[in-house]
Amino acid sequence: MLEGQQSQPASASRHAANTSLAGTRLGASPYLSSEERHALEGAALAIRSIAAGTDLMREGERIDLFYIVIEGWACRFKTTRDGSRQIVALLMPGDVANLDSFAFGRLDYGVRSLTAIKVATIARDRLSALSDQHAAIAKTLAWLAMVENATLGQWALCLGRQSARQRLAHLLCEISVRLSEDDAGGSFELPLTQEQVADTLGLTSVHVNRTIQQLRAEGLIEARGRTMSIVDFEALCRIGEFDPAYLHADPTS
Amino acid sequence: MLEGQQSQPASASRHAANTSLAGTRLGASPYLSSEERHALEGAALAIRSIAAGTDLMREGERIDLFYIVIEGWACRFKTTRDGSRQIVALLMPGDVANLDSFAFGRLDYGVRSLTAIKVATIARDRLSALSDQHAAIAKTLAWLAMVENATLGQWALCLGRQSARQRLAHLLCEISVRLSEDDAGGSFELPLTQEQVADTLGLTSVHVNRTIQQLRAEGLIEARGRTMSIVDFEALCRIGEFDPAYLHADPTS
DNA sequence: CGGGTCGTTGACACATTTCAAGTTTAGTGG
DNA sequence: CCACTAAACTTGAAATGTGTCAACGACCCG
Repeated sequence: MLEGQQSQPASASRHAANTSLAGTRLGASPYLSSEERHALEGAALAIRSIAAGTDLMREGERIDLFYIVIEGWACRFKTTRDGSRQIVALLMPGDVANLDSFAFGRLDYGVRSLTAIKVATIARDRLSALSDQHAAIAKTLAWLAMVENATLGQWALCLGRQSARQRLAHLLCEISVRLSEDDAGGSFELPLTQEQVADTLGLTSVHVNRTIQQLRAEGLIEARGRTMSIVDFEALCRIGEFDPAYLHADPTS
Repeated sequence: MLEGQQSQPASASRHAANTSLAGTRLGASPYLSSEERHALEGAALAIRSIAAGTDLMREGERIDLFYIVIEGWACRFKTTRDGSRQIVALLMPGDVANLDSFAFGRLDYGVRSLTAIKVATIARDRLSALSDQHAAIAKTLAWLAMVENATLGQWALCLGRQSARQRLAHLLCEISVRLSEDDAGGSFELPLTQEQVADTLGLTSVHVNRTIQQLRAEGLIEARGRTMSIVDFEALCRIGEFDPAYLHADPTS
């Protein structure tokens, strides 16, 4: 299981592999010339491995590095005074954990690894400088922020106006699509506990459990251990009113 | 009442006043030199007046203008198949209605005026070209997107994890602060119907009504007609767990 | 004066939460 | 490899916040 792995010592070489941003959203920007892509690569620092369940950043903290998830899952979350948690973003390979550190000094969310992860980092001032020199890099950051916005807007619709069943169906569809750009609907490792799913959907873990079982009973999904199989992707989409357009996965839309 | 006003003929001069972006978020960017600010001003087209309750843009539409609210209120919203609506942003003077038209061809939300409004517009390709020439303009767009993101994240927390009472308190605090940067807590015109408040908070208009009355009975607010008075701002903040930091109203944070 | 939108109220239904107990699973150390 | 432990999942019963339905009143505008 992914959770079991321990973090490797945070040694690693001073210079990251040239290709560390290859599979990344940053690297996938439609705005970048190869020169600019290269400049970004050059700014990336050593890749670090981090154990599951580690707090990478805490709400209110000042952060001077961008973290880019290379492997594994993490999440952004916010908490209320009474301690309940709302996950506001699932960070999967390619995602930037704290994009808005570009604009803000303090984080208004925490970031935690959900599995063991590997992250690349870029110094804040380094990226800031690069975005001054290359408009395309600044445009890329704007684009990334807007993609996040679109996703968050969709989540707001789910949270505000959909039933538990719909939200769960929607989340499973989203994850499935984000994991496998082309052929959604297969089976995949879902490294979220039911409580974390609940924190994503604004529900209780108890209710998530019941809702999962409902979908399971209807033959729409199969869940054994950490493995989630989507049996009837079409039906799930219909239930969750899922339309992948909002993910803006295709940089050329 | 604001709603009553009819839209002036969409005449207006070809060239907007030089200062059309002055009170605007775009104009308030911390990144812009006066030259760049000037370039943006030059790109702004005539200011148009639009009646209350007008759909400016529809979900899925392609838009080649940015709309910037100069006066009045509008909202971004998404709808579910069964017709229920979730407002995902309240657009007040200074806000850009469709920022992500910068990155995406199709809108995944609609925009509707809530009162009679005045908007400035900027051609999409014009802004795109400007952001190619001036990294600071691209940075400004990134910054704007990140501010929207922060707000939406806070809304997600409210929608997912707070009670009706908390959400309402939070919304009133947010509006109060956004309207009067410095001295929040006075009284202001709230041009939202209870149904629109409900669509913002992910509730029913009936329940919003009851919740308002509850706050009213506790002496925290007074609401007569369209006028909303916040009697005990401190208490409202405490109830709604409102901390204005997430609004990032101060460009220098 | 009349019609429509918006606000208000009551009774009731129901989705989701809460609380509390099991059971299973996964990870740890002997 | 097994025993032990903690975390995760499961289940039931009861409480409750919010939704639904339906009616009525107030106000505004034409």
